[in-house]
Amino acid sequence: MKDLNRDPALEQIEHEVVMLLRRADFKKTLDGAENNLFRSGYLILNLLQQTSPLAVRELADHFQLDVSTVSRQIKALENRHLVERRIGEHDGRVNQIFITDAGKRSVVKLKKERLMVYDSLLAGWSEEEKAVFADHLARLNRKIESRHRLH
Amino acid sequence: MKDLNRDPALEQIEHEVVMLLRRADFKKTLDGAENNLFRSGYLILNLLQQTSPLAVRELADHFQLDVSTVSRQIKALENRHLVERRIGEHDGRVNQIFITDAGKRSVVKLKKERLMVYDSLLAGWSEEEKAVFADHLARLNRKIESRHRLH
DNA sequence: TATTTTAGTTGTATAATACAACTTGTTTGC
DNA sequence: GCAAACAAGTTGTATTATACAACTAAAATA
Repeated sequence: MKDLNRDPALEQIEHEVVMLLRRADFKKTLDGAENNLFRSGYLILNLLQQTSPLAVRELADHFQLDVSTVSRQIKALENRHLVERRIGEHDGRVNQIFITDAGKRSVVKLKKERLMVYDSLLAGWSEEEKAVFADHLARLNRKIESRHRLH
Repeated sequence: MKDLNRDPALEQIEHEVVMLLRRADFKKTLDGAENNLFRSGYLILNLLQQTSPLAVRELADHFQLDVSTVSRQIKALENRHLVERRIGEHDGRVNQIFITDAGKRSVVKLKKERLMVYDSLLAGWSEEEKAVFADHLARLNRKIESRHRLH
């Protein structure tokens, strides 16, 4: 086996990723100042804006989350009238989740805010650099997702 | 103002970062399978391994966390005998936090495990790509940190 | 039809975090 | 030199995100 302690880039990636992850809990910095939608809700609405309706199960599969987690997140969005649910016509167990107009407006607004934050965080980066970074992040995420899929 | 919706790289970065952040709560994938040390404890021990002792306040400043947060994290590490605290000699308010030998062994072991995870996640990446990615992550993190510093 | 499978909810637990209230020391200012 | 102000930490409380287990209800299957 290769000596992992002799790969400074790898070490730095490990360190920087864990530091970045820590920011996840740090709402004010990365989630936008005045938003009233959190990470989970944002991601769900974002997906529902593209494809709606989706069942709770489908959302959970898409994000590789436990159904119970998504169930609660949907409940929170529903309480705020950002999504609606209807019982599946052909299957009474299924809850079809629809994004509401208010939900669409919310997600558009929040996305705009978030893009402004990122634009300012990445001020000074060339388009080339941003494209490369986006690609690297995507590669890492897809790999993490594929690992997760194998339990 | 530039039209942010016309910058696909920026949009992708925004999306991939939020997706990656979500993994933060997903311990099994990124924190290593059999570890018994979580993100917060790992980062603290890692720092203490380099410079020890540090006061609770100093740790909080370093990580830009609330002192109460660090106080609890230290308590957890102390319960597991990975750190020790001594009252400051010149200032009875200060708690000097020392990493123990067990703490050092733990962090070395966990770091090795984590590097193996990252090595496998980044299998197929060239050294050049890893170096560029590390640099990009570091730039983003430093920028996030500097924003945070301005409250 | 009886059994099994599937969709979703609810109970419980954990990790990480912030803010506010509090205690205990240390400085400072008169 | 003492009272007031300040600083370091801890503890109480709340929030977000999550998983796993136990449960209910509906559908599929045998």
